[in-house]
Amino acid sequence: METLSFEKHDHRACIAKSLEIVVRCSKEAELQFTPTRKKVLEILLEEHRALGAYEILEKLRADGISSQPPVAYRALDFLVKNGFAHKIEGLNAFIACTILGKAHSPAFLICRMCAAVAESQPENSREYLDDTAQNAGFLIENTVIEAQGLCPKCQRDSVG
Amino acid sequence: METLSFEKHDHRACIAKSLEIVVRCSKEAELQFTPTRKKVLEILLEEHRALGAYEILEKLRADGISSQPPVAYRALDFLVKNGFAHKIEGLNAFIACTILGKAHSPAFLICRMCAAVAESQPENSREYLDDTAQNAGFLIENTVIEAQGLCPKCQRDSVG
DNA sequence: GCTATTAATGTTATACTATAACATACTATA
DNA sequence: TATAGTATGTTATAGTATAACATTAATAGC
Repeated sequence: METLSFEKHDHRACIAKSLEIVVRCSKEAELQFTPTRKKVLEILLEEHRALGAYEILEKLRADGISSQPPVAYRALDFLVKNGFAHKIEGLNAFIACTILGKAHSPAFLICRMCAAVAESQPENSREYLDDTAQNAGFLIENTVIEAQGLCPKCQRDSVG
Repeated sequence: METLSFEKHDHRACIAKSLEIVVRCSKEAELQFTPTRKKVLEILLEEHRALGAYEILEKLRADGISSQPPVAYRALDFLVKNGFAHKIEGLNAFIACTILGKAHSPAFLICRMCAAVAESQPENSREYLDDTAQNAGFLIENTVIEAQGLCPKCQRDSVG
C-alpha cells in the first residue's frame, strides 16, 4: 500500500524522483514531454493535494506561460492519458501520480478538511469490481475509486 | 449482486416499486416528498441512465414546472442526501437508486456507448477500501466507486 | 537539406455544470 | 395565530470544460 502523502517525507526528493521517472518514461514511449507539460506536472507535484484547472492556470500565468484554459486542459489531458497524473472526479481536480511506472487502477483517500489526497493501490483494488463486472457481463475499461473523509492529522485536530 | 439495469425487465413495475418505497421511506423519516421532488425522481426512474441536471430541467419545463437550475439541483440534493438517487461523478450526472431501503456504498458500471448505468453492491464493496484507509489512519465518510466500459449489449454490437 | 505530415501551441469564443443570494410561500408547532 | 423552519421562485453569477481555427514546431520520407 502507498499512502505516503499523509506522512512527513523529503518532498524535494519526492518531486525530483517523480520528474526523473516521467522524463525516462516519456523517452521510452517517445512522448513529447514539452516545457508546458513539464511545468504543469511540476505545479501538481508541489503539493499532495488536488488542484483545479483554473488554479493551475493562475500558477502558469505567474510563470509567464500562456494561460488560456485549453493550455492547462491539454497538458492535463496528456498527463492523465499517460498515467503521470490523475483526475479526482469527486473534486473536478487533478493530482500527480505517486505510483509512477506501474500499471494501476488508482484509489484515492481525500481529506475534506485539508484537501490532502493519498493515492493507494491495494492489491485487491479492482478484484471486487472485476467480480461484479464479470457477473454482469460488463467489460471494465477504467475505474474511479475515491473515498472522502478525514486524514489522520485532521482527525486529531477535530477531536482536540 | 444487483445489475438488473442491463437486463430486460418490467420497467413499469420497476418504477412503481421504487416510487412506493420512496414514499414509504419519506413518511417514516418525516421527509417532505414534494411534487417537484417526486417529478424529478420520476424523470430519473424513466431510464437506467444517468441524466445531467440540465437534461432534467428540460423535462421539467415540458411538464410546466419552473425550470431554473436551482429547482433541479435542490430536488437532486434532496434525493441524493436521502439515498433515493446517486450522483455519477465521472459523468456529472444523476441516477435513481436501485437498491432502495438498504444502507449501502454504491458501485456503478457505466457503459460508454449507450450510457446505461447499473448500480451494484458487492458484499465486499468497501472492505478493501476500509483496509486501505485503516492502514493509513484515514476515516472514510463516503465513497465513489465507478467503472466505465462496455455493457453486455454494446460488447456484442461492437463485435458484430 | 527540403517538403509533407503530424503533433503541439496560441487564441477567441462559447458550452456546460453548479451555487449564491434574496424574496416569497408553505408547513408544523406552540 | 404568531413563529420558526422548510421549500420554492427568480435573478445573477461562479466554476469547469471544450470547440474551432490559426500558427508554429517536430518528425519522417525523399
